[in-house]
Amino acid sequence: MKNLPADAVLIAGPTASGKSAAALVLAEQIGGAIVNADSMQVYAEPHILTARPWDEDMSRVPHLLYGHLSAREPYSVGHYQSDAAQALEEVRTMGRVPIFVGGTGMYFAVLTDGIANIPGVPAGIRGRAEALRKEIGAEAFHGELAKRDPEAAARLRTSDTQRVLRAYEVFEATGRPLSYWQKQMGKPVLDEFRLARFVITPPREELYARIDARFDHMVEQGALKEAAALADIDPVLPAAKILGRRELLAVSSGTMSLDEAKAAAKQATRQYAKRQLTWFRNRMADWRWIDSAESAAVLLTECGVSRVE
RNA sequence: GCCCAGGUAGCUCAGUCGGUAGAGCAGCGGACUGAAAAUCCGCGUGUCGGUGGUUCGAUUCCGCCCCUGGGCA
Repeated sequence: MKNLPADAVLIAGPTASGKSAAALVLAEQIGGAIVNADSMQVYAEPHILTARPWDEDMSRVPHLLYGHLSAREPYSVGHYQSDAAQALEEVRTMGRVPIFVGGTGMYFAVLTDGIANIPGVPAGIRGRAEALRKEIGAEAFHGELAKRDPEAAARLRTSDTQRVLRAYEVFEATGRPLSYWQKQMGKPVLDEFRLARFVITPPREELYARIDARFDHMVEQGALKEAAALADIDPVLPAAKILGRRELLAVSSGTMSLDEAKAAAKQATRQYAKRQLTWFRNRMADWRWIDSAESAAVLLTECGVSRVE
């Protein structure tokens, strides 16, 4: 650990790339603690569907921010920022090396680049904004945003529902345009850290095969039941977007056959992996890219572990 | 064996009153500042089943053949 060339390790990778397993090997060798950087693995109830590590692996090395909150709670990058900062403190206290592992590009951005410091938006505001948008239409709603925050409006397409809504909300809640807030960048969570940064992925074709196989396995493990347990959560919650949940619920309600649901869920997951790779390729171009097949080995050498016990 | 309907992009199909063709989905590329496993943007050359014929020119018309689905025997 003394010769470790970094204060923290970052391991990004698309879903089903095998990054967690590789990270575990590294953590054991360098006395690390694994910190989650995945937006869905923070939830407790879904376990199979999010491919969250099981106790067997979690007990080998400290794991933080995994399943630490309910899927019925709202969560966002902002929460992640403070959670990650706190987790970092804990890892320091343990005297271990923090190893951030995950597939959420924006969470890594918070770690390495920071995020604007924007006051929280009170609960009711989004609902009202959505209602208004529905009532007057996307075009007019975008016009409303333009009146308040011309800069954001110029940058956002009318069709980009989520961002237009967000910009509108922020103005309503704070009285200042989102574009104003976004100029006040906060400090990165890992400011001043010496980082060892990796992107782990197999070749595309293999990745897709892994995704397909893994979903079949999820179903065998009881993913249907897990989806059913999350059937009634508020559709606006992030956890409602867990891949495969909607498809498997359709099986329970009889609107889809299991085969159809599996095919649809696999496809959605492959599309997600593609989006992840687009982010990584363009925002993490200078990270060390490793093929999954040799990920553990390369991780170890890069982190100064010359001999594996 | 006969009759009918089809064979057009990876899939489902549209279309060309003869001047070599276009949608959706898939796929690929890109964006990405508090829902990010989200949200949004861009990209469509394919022996128009095969082969002869008519024609200046055929995927489009005609003949024959092959394949698929349905019907009749």
